[in-house]
Order: sequence, then C-alpha cells, then structure tokens
Amino acid sequence: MSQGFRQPDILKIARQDGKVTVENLAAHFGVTLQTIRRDLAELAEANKLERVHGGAILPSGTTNIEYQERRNLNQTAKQAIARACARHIPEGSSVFLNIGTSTEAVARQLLRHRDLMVVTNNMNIANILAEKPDGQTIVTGGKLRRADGGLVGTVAIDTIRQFKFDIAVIGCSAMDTDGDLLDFDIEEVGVSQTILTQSRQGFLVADASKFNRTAPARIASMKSLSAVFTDAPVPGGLARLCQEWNTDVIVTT
Amino acid sequence: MSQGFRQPDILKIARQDGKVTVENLAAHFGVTLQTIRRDLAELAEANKLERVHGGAILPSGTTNIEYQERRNLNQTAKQAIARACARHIPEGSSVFLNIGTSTEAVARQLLRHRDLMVVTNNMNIANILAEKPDGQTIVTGGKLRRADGGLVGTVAIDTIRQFKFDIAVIGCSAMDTDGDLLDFDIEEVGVSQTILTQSRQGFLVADASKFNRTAPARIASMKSLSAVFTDAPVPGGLARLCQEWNTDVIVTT
DNA sequence: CCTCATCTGTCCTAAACCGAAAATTTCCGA
DNA sequence: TCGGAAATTTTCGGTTTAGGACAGATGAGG
Repeated sequence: MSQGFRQPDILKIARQDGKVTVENLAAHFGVTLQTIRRDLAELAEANKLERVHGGAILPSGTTNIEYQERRNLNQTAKQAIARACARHIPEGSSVFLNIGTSTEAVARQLLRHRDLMVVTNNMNIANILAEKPDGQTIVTGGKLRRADGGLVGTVAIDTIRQFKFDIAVIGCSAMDTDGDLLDFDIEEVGVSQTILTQSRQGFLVADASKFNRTAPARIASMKSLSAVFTDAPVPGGLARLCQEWNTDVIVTT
Repeated sequence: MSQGFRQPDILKIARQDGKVTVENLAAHFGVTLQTIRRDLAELAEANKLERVHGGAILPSGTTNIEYQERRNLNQTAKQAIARACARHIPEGSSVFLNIGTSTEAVARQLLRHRDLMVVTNNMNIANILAEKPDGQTIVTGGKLRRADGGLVGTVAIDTIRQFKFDIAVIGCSAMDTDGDLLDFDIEEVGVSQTILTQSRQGFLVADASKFNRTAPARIASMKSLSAVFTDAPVPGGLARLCQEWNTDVIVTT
C-alpha cells in the first residue's frame, strides 16, 4: 500500500466525514504520522483538501470562490469602465443590468444616480442596489444559479418581456474581431438577446481581455449596440466597423 | 480537534441559527471559552462573522436596521417554531417561503434538507439558500422592497401562478381570535393569497405575540391551512375551531 | 546483480494551539 | 452616573503538530 493507493481512500473518508485527522489516518493505514502528512500536503497542493492543524477538511465553498476571483480580476480596469458607463446613463432612466462581474461594477457606480429604475437578473446586483435610498430596483424571477447569483430560465425571460428599458447594460464572455459578442452559456445568451430587444439602447461593458478569448454562443453583433465601453483600443478593423455601424467606442485609460 | 476543524462547524451553526454564543460553542466543542473567543476573533477578522458581546452574528451587510431588529425579536421562539415547521416539510418537496422574519428562520432550518425546490419572494431567504449545495432555489420577480428585502407587485404574483407547491409557508402580522390571519400590507396580502391557492398545504409560522396585535388587511382564515406553528397555546375558542377545521396546531416549547 | 527512483520511518526544531490566570473593558440595572 | 458582574484581552507555559533532513527499504528496468 503506497501513496497512490492511500490518497483516494483519504479523499473518500474526508468526503464522508467532512474531515480527517492525521492520527486517525495513520492508525487506519498503519503508517506513521509523517507519511500521512506528506499525503495531505499533496492533496492540499492539488486543492482536493484544505490542510488544518491536526488534519484536513474539505475545501470551503469551491463554487463561489471562482466567481469571487473572477470579480477581482482586472478590478481597476472594470471600475474605470463602469465609471464611464455610468456617466452615459442619465438620471431618471430605466436600465437593465445583466449577469456578470462587469455589470456588477456598473451597479456600484450607479448608487449615486437619482431616481433610476433598475431591473436586474443578478442577485449580487440586487443586493448592492438594496442600499440605494431612492429609485426602484426590480428583480426578474428565475432559477438561482449558485455559481454567480444569476437568475436564469424561462421565468427570467418572461419577466423581462414585461418591460421596456431606456438602456440595457450587458457583458459578454468574449468578443470576436468581426464585432460579434460571444458567451459560454447558452441559457444566458437567450436572456441577453431578450434584454436587447426590449431596450432602446444597448451598452456593452467588457475589459480588453475579452478580445483574446473566444466562446461558442453568439449573443449579437456590436452593430446593434449604441456603445461599447472597454479599457484598450479595439483592433483596427473593428474600430472602422463600429464607426460605420454608428456604435460609439468609449475607451477608458 | 483543533481550530481548523471547529471553524467550519461554527460557521455552519451560525448560518443556521443566525447567531452563536461563546458559552454554547465552548460546551458544544468541549473547549474553554478563551479558545472559542480566539476562533470567533479569527472568523471576524476574515469577515465571516461579526463579533458581538457574548458571541457572534452573521455579518449584517444589506438588510436595514429595523428589519434586523425585528428579526432579533423573539428570536429563540422563532427558531423553535421554525425547527418544528421544518420537521413537517419532507425532503424532496416543493415549498414556497413568503416574506417575513419567521419564514426566514424556516429557511435556515431547511438548509439541511435534501433536494428541496424552494421558491421565495424574499431576497434574504434567497441569499440564505444560495449556500445550499443541493436542490433548487427559485426567486420570484418583483419590485425590491428595501425595508425587508421582499419582492412584491404584479410581477411576483404572475411568477407564482406558474408554480404548484406541495407546501406554502407564510407568516402574518397579526392573528384574530376567530382564526383570521391579518397583515399590515395590502400588497403582501395579494401575494399570500396567491401562494395559498397554488399550494396543496398551507403552513403558518407565527409567534404568540401576533395574538396580541391587530392589522387591517385579511389574508385568509386558519380554516384553509393545514397547520399552524406557534410558541404558546392558542386561545381556547380558537383551539376548538381549529380542531373542527382539521387545522393542526403545533405548539413548541 | 546493480542502479536509480520513489516511498517510508525516525529525529529534530520551529510553529501552532490550548488552557489558566491576571488585567482591562463592556454591559446593565439601580 | 455609578458599581458590580460578565465578557474580553493579554500574557505565559506546557503540549501537540508541522515539516525539513537523512537514511533504509522496496521495486522496476537494464
């Protein structure tokens, strides 16, 4: 019985009991404490377990942490983009804020705007705007997605159809150089498209890293948007296209 | 058993009960008060908990103060009521949880139930259930009421109509001795009534202080409910009426 | 048979943890 | 406002645990 055999068993015990102790494992496998420590160190390195004094526990909230980290990614860029976007949203208007960390940043910047009617399908945004003393916040219904607090599904789409917005603020997973907006999640694409059809103007908030990525589902083309907010000049050909389409490109520094 | 093992458990207890006391935790884990204090200090440092004299509570964050205080009112009674109610909710069932501090307590007690489908129009409940690893949480749409995180209005009612629940758990502002359930808020009454018509069983959770109060709007009669959960025997005449109506009255101690 | 790589046990020092007691702060009723 | 009780912070010492270093054991491959 060696490392390779013990580690899956250790994981099984951990998942069953929620925790493991160095001492019990040593007794269970008939090896020394030091050997178990080495196993646990490897499992912790691989993020299978979380090491604590005297043993190990299951890693805490693996799902949410991913979103948390995504939120911190490019944080200063996102904030600058959000500020620029917020400046283009007049007080008193009706706005939709979609799922996403970028739109969440916009929500924070909108806290000072007066008399907005904000509709969102993002629980995090709703929580942020709950602090806002004036205006109205409306939450679309939907299935709560634990990973990112998004509300998705037919209920969400049906609710959105009942409104007409001045401005829709959406994010995306990736942008193609031909101006197409892409997303990883088909379910979300349906929501984004519905939002755009229900809005007079569409704003995209996306940091420049989205240009270096790709995703399978197509939301729409920049052609149908009024403005794009980002933090680096868009590739040359696309800039010309946007001009042709009458889509403003606002680049923050 | 050391620090690393206790802290996740402490968090779990805190999330379930809304608060923890140094003394209870010390007894629970069989360690001294000082040790628990060190744990709580660390959890507070990591913003997982908020330290208070004698124990710790969940970080306040969004909810407003008045609601926060209402939540603390009769807290132990509410918790006992919620526990009893949760015991009557089978695993795997579909449940609606209405606005209110009592229903919020029920949500905490339901965290351990498996494979529930919970629908709610209460943002606080949605936030609580977002931690739940299994089952589904669905949020009705609606206008976000800052005072208590409730989602109200026609959007909410329309969404509810799309479901059929095994059990509806509702609260109320006051109870009349003739068995009528009353509420201060007309808007909320409409939601409660819709919920009840869409459910096979109706549960009321209400602490005994509601008997000494009155309110203008009528939700329904206890006659239409399956069970009432409270913390003191109901007035004599009403007890007989409930028996006649086949409405169980569960009194927690 | 030899060699190399890997795993394991033992030893040792530094760090973490826990409980106890003293000093200080906070809370709450008079 | 004040005083006592409860809770907290601080400090200290004893005990457990962590993790690096090194040597022996084991097994595969040449």
